[in-house]
Amino acid sequence: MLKRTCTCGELTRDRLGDEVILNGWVDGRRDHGGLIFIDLRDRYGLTQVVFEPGSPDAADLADPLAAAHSLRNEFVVAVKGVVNARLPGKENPKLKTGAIEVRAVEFEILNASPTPPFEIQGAEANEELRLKYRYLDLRRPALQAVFELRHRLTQLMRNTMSELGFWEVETPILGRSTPEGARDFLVPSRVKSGDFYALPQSPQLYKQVLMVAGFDRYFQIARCFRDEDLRANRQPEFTQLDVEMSFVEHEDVMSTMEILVARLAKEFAGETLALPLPRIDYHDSMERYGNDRPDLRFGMEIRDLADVAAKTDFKVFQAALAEGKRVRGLCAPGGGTRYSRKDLDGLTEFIAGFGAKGLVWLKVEADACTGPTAKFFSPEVQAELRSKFDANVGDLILIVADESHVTSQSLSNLRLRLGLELSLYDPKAFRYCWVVRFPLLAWDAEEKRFAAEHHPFTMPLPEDLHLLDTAPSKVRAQAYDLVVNGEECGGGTIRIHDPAIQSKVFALLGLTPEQAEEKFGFLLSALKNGAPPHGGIALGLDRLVMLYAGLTNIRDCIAFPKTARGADLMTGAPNTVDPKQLRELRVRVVE
RNA sequence: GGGGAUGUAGCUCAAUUGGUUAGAGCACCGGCCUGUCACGCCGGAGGUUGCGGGUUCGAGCCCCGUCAUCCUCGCCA
Repeated sequence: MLKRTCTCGELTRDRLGDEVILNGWVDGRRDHGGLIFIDLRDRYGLTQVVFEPGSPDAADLADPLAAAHSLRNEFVVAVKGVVNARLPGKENPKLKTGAIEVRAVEFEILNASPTPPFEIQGAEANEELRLKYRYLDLRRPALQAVFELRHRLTQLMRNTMSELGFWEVETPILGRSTPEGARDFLVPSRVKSGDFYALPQSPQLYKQVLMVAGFDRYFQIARCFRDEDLRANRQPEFTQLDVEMSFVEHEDVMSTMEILVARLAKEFAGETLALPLPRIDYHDSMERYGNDRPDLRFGMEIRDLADVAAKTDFKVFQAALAEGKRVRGLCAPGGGTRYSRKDLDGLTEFIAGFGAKGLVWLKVEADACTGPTAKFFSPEVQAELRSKFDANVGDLILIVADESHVTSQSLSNLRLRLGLELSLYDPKAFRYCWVVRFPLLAWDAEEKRFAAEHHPFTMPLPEDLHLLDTAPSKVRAQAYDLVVNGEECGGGTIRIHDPAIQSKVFALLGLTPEQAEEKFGFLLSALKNGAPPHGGIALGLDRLVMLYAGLTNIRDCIAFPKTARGADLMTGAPNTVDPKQLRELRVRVVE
């Protein structure tokens, strides 16, 4: 074959007169009858090739037009030719190689291709088709740019961690199923039939063992598996930068990771971060933003309105307060003029999806607030409400009265929707923060016991240790989440290395010492054998790529992603297997 | 498991209240064209309206079921 001497993205006027060979895909053909242009594409760019009979360069090509005429989009070809300057005024400023063209001397079709099911050059294509023909989809320059970014981001992580003294260590993919957390993907053992491996939800326990082993600083670009339902930002297998450090407290982990985050911000957002990044208490985040992953690109914070509500004649508010529920709201700048009655009905319906039974709205107008319930608010109460939000004429005050978690859920989602609809932020901006001091435990009403908010080895805050015995639900953890633009991009904790504290936590989780031993025996044993104080974090690599690439969907930054039902449309996985395979594994499919 | 949206030509979409032979742009095929780069011009081919049933004189449109994709609640230590 004619092997390439250069790529389709590199030729400029510096190479005029050179004979070169290009390899690539036909990106387009412009057939003028007596003169044919072919755009040749590879990962590096696009180069125009000209087939012109009678040109002195084409002397060796018997019938250049017939040759070029037979080419179709996505054919793989090799072209030998001479680098020529384009005719004056015919340069294409949109291309890196737009000043030159290659006059074909010789060419070879390396592979033909049928008409693609969608246009590689076009922007639009049904995602189902794109996933089925992923090799064509991934040929598109926009997708290739994402994967170049992903590569650079991964390299920056590796290099930074290495530079900071971390060792990259691989941990098993076939591991042990452990309770708590997400549903495991299970792999049947053939040798020990009836038993199963589990794919790691994260390398959590292994990395703690590495700390006991004295590795001191560990990282891994780790694949993790969780058998839970998918979302726009969630895949059943995903990649984390997994990190663990010895002899540290939570501030050490955060400040170390901030070095990396600052480099990411510099490289991929062109921004110099002010360190340390803001820390927000979990409790504050829930109060002000209604969730534990605040989007700090805009304000419009949620306010508690219990005191104002108490002064209204509105029975819904009075009843809610009497029942110990909460009244909270937010003020959308310009929302009063922007939203019609019908839009507001839409917002009410929107929050109904989060369990809210109603939405009280008040448009702030020059002399008074208006709305169906405005009559319950005296002028004094209206004034108090306006001042609480620093509301201006044209704003929209939205209030929800309900159980605390319902007000949080509905208002946080309302806030995000309004922020987008009212263009309250620059979609290209990045805002980072740490959410800290999470509760250690969450009450599981169904199971009537506490469940670990993060995982069962999370260390309480020192000042809350005494509450383990008296008020476990009030104990806060040495846990921290990295949040970027309202997206949870990482989370970690300091681990318990004191057996006494660990026993107490297990007891709160409803685990007897025997059960704990059975489920986590290897880790407990390791922790007893000279475990250093340690802690770590994992960053969601896919999500970071998604954010920096400006994507709203995690599938677009994973080479071979799965659909919402966990299917790989290209390979057809998951699929049925040969009964012989099942027999070997002693696995039977139950109808 | 629940809720919502979508499914019409290879692709992206249209098709009035249920009413003639289901259209357009792009792509594709053929012809013409020596400076295009979203080439242009002329012509052509291309449809199980996701699938199955039903209502109706008549269904792309209405009803029931089903499948797939997307968003979402639950779930995701």
